[in-house]
Amino acid sequence: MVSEWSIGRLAGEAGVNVETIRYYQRRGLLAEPAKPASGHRRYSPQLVKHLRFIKRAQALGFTLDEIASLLSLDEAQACAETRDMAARKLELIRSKLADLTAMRKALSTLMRQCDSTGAVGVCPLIHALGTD
Amino acid sequence: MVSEWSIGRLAGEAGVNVETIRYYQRRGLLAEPAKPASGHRRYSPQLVKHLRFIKRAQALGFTLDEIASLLSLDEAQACAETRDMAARKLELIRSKLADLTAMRKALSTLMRQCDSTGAVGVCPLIHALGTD
DNA sequence: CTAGAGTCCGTACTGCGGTACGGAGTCAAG
DNA sequence: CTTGACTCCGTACCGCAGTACGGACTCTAG
Repeated sequence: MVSEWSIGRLAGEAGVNVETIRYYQRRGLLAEPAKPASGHRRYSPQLVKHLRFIKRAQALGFTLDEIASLLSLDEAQACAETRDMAARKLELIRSKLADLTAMRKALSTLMRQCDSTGAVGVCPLIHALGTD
Repeated sequence: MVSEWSIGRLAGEAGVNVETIRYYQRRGLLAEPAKPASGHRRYSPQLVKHLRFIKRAQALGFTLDEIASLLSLDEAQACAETRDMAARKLELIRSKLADLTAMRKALSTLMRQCDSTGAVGVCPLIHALGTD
């Protein structure tokens, strides 16, 4: 009922593992509250937002290192640089999309070859991978 | 000048690292030629094709374990099962494409918000990640 | 014949993002 | 006041696909 949570509570509310929180602290993504002489640390409910921020940024394709930068850019109020990071990430996503699209095309072409030949013995799909 | 190559030559011709070949042998993706009593193994130039097969399959998104299956399906002449594997992989690729597309959309929306506000202080991009 | 390049082999390390483990200490409900 | 759950902390391990390392050996060109 206190306004400060245990690490387990925070983890539960944020939907992450306790170990993940400790890991983020080690990585410098999350401040570690001072430890009360002898006892357990208490966490502000605010930190749930912080954790969700991390999770959303991850969902957008940022690595934890990048998210750490993002967070420090936020503190430094450096919007332009943040935008640059986002732009670079967007380019990366676009290029991954291109790669995957090529993969999809190649694979579905191979499968169509597979379907069109009533192949006995030699699989056209395997064959196509083996020659070229 | 012999028709059998050293591991280094094979690696060079196939464009992979010597260590990669040894790694594939350990993984069972590549047969290891018998070792001549005391001396260095010799490799058939044919194996270049084998390595290229592996590399092409990787480029299509197959893991090394899956490629091992692919290879054994080839030997077993099991075209239908190969086609099934390809179909499953294709589905996976499609779903990754959907994820990436969503990421691209979300990120470019955020960037547009960033551009439209002459933001001073609070970065709309960071802000959008932090709330919601 | 000899120097230097290449091979052999086992093991350890890389990056990424965590998860698991184990022993000791601490907190809270009954 | 006890007991069981939780926390603390360091370290080890996961998957994936390799790469790196190091000592001993062997091959080959000059």
